[in-house]
Amino acid sequence: MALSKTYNPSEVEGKIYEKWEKSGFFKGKVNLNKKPYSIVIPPPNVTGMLTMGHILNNTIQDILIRFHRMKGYETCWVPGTDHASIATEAKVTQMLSEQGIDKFQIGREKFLEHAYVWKEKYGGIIIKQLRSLGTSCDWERERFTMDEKYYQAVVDVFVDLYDEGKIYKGFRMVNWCPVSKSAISDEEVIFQEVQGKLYYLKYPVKGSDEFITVATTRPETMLGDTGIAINPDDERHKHLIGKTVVLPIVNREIKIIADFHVQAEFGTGFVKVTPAHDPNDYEIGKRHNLEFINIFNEDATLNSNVPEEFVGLERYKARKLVVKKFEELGLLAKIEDYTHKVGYSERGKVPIEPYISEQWFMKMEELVKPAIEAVKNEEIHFYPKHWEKTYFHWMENIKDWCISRQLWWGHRIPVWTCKQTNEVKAFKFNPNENPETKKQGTWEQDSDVLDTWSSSWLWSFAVWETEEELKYFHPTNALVTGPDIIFFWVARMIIAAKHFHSEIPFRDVYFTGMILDEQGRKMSKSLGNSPNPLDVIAEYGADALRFTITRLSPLGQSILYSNEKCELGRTFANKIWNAARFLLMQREKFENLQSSDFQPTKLEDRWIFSRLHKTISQVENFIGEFNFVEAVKCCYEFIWNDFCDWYIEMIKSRLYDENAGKEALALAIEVFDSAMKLLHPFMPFVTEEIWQNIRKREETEAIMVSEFPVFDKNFVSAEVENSVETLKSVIATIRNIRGNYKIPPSQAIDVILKTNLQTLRNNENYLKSLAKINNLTFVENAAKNEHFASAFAGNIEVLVSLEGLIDFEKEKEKARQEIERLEKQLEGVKLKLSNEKFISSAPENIVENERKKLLDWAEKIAKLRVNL
RNA sequence: GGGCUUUUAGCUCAGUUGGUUUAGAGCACCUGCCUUACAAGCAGGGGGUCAUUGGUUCAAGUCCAAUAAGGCCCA
Repeated sequence: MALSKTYNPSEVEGKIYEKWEKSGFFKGKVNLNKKPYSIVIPPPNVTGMLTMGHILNNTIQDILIRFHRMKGYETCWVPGTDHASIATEAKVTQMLSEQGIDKFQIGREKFLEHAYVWKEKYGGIIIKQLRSLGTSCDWERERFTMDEKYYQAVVDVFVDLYDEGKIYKGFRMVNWCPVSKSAISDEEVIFQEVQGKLYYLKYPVKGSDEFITVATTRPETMLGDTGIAINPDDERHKHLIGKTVVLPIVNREIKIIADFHVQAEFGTGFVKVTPAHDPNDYEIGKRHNLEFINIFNEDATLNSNVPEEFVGLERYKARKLVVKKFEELGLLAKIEDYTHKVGYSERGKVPIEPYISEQWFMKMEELVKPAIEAVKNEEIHFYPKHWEKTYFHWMENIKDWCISRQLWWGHRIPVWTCKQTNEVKAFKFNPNENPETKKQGTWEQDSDVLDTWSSSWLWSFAVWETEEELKYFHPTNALVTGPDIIFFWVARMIIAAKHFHSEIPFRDVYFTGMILDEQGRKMSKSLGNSPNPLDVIAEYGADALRFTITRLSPLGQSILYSNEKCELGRTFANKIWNAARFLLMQREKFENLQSSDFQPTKLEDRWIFSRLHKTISQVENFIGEFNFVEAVKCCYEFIWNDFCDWYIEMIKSRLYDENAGKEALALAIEVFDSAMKLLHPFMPFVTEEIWQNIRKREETEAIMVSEFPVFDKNFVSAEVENSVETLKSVIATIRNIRGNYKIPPSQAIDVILKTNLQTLRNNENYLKSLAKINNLTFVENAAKNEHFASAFAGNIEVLVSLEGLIDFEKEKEKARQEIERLEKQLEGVKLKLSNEKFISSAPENIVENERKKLLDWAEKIAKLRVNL
């Protein structure tokens, strides 16, 4: 079969993926004869599109899954999406409003109908996109957090926790997103630095002509002020404690109180207290029994608790008006530029509003304990390990979790109130459809839905089909995700699995780095610096992208990515392709080629087998350590440097001989076959395509379900590797001289080697072919004359006859410089060896090595002197 | 303010428990090659006071301390 000169991934990838999927290779099922290896995908938002982050994340998962599948594990990788309550609701709401439909007018039921239609139509695109990356998920298991079964699991868990007393409802200050008009959790608030202003407002003290000045970034909240606080130790203002000020514009009298929370040194020393709209002020307000005046509506416009002219204003318009009023009243002391952090709603992209409302909370204090323990006692390992500290810090300072959202898309809170009896109860079923509960009356369900994360925290165990499967595949083996969701998801999954199953959800957690653009900036839509992975795959191929991203992502560090870097992977795929092409072209010359007929006995064969088995062991170890960069580097170096650059070149002369050729080619194919398997988890497509062609295969065979190469230490030989290293270094030295004197590769040269090394004498055929030597002579001693260029490979002097090309003085000068350099180094070694403490405390082999240096260098200096 | 993390070649990064002649790789750069698998290639080459300072040690890119600069997270 004729292969094209360059590798064309688009011709190969789709066809191969289809074959894999048809063959059922992705399926995982309970098989008690095999050890299980399972991964659950971090479910992307059902609304989401594939990003480079997903590429990184899923490439690593696929490497783990493919590797373990080839190692003989029963693998199962469960894909799926989460319903992304806020994001999806926002999208559907927007879509409806574009059609002129108002969500509140059509009501909950109708809205959900639209939402489901939308989800069926546009949702889960990302899951389809993932296939083009070559991911070997068990697609038949695709899960969605609102699947009927999963929904029920979420409800069941809620009811159990509710009955345990771990869930309660209460009025609290929460982070309010005025866009989604819902509470969000602390973790969904993103703090961003903004260039704001610090406004200094003057409030008149009642019964005096004194003013106090407060500094605030949010002047509009003064409409809800109910107190002024100072530090009780603040000598300057102590006399004012207990007095009142008259709140301008509003004309409300508010008290000056003392609270330790206030820092006397900061600002003016006075702090305005708005208990209903600031978390700190909320605490102060509670401590001092201040009035809580809510001045905002759900959309952060001002409500009727403020003076007439402000009612209905949007918060930033209100700010302007407040400032204007203060200015008119002569109460605006000054405005300063001020850089500070503002909490933004992760979904709504607007500043959140601290807002008091009735919400559902989960008591976390007890729940986290087993989860902390699981990481402390190393049941669960984090890679990199340092994330444990972040985990512990969050877990040990955990606050109750606000789990209710004022939305419709999601799991509706299963707490019901009986209209007749006012009884409040959580049900795992609809009490209006149950004969027992129906008797009591009509039940009305709570209108809120649950936080998305309080459904996806069950992911590790709620995705399995049967109890048997759960038992077999759970705990899962590895979780691969970004550290940005360590609290949202990783920690909570550990809590959930521990609490509901007394089991860890996974054994290893691999935190990927973040993908940044080439300038180290986060990828974002607004910057337009986030490439579409599908375009990258179309241009470079999925293998190239996978290879590149793996090669660029050291554990836990961010990756500076650009599409051009995929050339790294593309050239590698092409290199492999051409090596395969070469082997296939050679194979046409031989009939009935059977690799099993041959064992490696010749030096280069023994060498490549030694290198292969070393590589097998390294790749396996590195994958075991989650060190994918090193694993993929080993494959790359073995294939490119050892196999292509040296081995193929070494066997070329044999390949042209009908008898010797068969052996060489059979062994080369054998090695290449194994190399393809080694690389398969990283670059699945090109390796499959080559593997299918390099030997005769049965219809049912595929590299992805073949056995991973087995390390055999009997093939590893240091002696063989050293011999080849010596050969390589002599060849490199000769090539170096060629380079220096610009001798074209086509021109044969005469070479004298001053050595009696048997290895070199035995293998002079390689020297001759790889360095293009005409006459090769071995001598032990011979002074070089002015027609020779000289260089050293280690301590072996290489003389190349270059009559008429040599500048003898220049050669001499080079030798003198080399002698000088060596003598300097020799000094250092001598000093070391004359140091008593070094001799006595350094390990034997290190001292030995220094002695060897001494001898080697002295010898080399002597040889160089001869040439002067 | 607290925590984590990074600083090695022009760029992006390796460099295990301190010890192997001259600290490695890819990209970029320079030179020579269309050598029959591969120009997405081959061969060769230049380029680094390992952020700074101090300490421990026979020995420090590696360990410790401080400093500086960048990044991330939390408050």
